[in-house]
Amino acid sequence: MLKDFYDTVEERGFLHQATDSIGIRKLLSKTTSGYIGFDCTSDSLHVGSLLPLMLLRLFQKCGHKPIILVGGGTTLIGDPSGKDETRKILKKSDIDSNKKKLKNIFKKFLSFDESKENCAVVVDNYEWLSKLNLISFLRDIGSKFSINKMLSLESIKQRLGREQHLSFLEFNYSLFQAYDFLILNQKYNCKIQFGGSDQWGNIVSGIDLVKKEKNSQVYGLTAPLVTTSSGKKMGKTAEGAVWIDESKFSVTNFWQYWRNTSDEDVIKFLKLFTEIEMSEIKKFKQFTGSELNKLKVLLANEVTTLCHGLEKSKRIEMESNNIRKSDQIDSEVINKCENKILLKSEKIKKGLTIKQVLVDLKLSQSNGESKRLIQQGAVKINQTTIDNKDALLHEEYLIKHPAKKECYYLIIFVGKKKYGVIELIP
RNA sequence: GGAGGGAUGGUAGAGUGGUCAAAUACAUCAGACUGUAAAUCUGACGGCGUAAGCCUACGUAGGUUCAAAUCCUACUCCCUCCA
Repeated sequence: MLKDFYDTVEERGFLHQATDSIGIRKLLSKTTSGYIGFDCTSDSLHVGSLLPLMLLRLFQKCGHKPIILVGGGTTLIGDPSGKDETRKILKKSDIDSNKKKLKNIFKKFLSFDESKENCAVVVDNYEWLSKLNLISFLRDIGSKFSINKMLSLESIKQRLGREQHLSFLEFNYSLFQAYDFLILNQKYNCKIQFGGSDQWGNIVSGIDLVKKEKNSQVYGLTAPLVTTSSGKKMGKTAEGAVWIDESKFSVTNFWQYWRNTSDEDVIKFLKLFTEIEMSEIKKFKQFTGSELNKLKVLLANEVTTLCHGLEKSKRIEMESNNIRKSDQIDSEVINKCENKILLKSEKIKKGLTIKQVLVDLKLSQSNGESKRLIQQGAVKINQTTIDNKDALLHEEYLIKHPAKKECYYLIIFVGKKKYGVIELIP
């Protein structure tokens, strides 16, 4: 029943480094358990964290038991890996509330059904890290670590090499992460740790520690740091991170984010972020030119469905087709458009400028920006381009709603991708 | 603890008394071309205002001056070297 996890990982592009591929294959031939750590510096995850989640999901689907370690304890310290600057240290109360919210996201990706043997578990390293006693920790664990070796860790080396500040606190991070692995190994018989490629050093430290302490062999596997073809980290837009949490990043924009994937990335992303069979994906390689758009829609649909559900995904796909192509907009689109304001007709009669409406619909940040957009010909109402920056919103723009009687609306566009709906209330 | 260096717009980084809403680059946004891609070209890129103009902004707080990102004082934070 167990599908081969390792092969799939390799084939789909999740593999960056593994400590011992033969050993891991052997380990995975039976049900086992593995973990990934997430810090809780934020109350949501962004698209960058999607990769480890997909990896764990796959792990569970292959019959293994996934453990999510939230870094309630380590977040109090801050991991220096992959960062140039010291991380902010958070308050305990913030960490706790973040932790709760994160759990809700994990539920979308993993099964927590306790009747099954391989149900996912979430553990918090605060549980054991907070109880540590410095002297005994240093004696038991600290003695197993070599400063010489730690100094050669890439994460540390970089910071030192660039003559950047590295506090003793942060320096200890890898000890804690190693200790986590040890504890998880003891408590859950956890045998393998996953992580991003920047976690390699920490993972290896953990493996060493488990070996020294318990004389048992555990493994590590890292996933590549996914960048877009333009070389940026996944999941960042100019406005900030692409969050999975709906309240921080609208589903429409989420869908659009994937829809706008560049040509070179589509196949890669389909492999990593969807569960479309590899046999299918292989066929996609023949797609060229504008055909690739079909794949981008597929990608957007799949990822959005996974993160936000089928219903929303479908709705947004329809919305985007509909709005782009026809004058006759489907009533569903108008009803469910996320970016909509309701207006009374008196308000329009009083004279409402279009630039103000753009701000109200969050299509623009300020009046000044609205003016610029209009001057550059970016603003359209229904099908008409607005060319006067001081133009008022006329009643003539209103279109009769196709389904609802006595209901009028208009759609206002900024550029090709952003839009909002105004609906008249009688 | 001592000595020195630094903090400028989303980032990097010029500017060292008025011509500075602050060069330049990158990022961003829009337009053209296209396929809601990439590349390229064009334009915009603090807020308010139809505009003239006004307001807010160069770490924080004061001061000097007709005038301060620029000079002075104190403070905060960061970095380097020495201990």
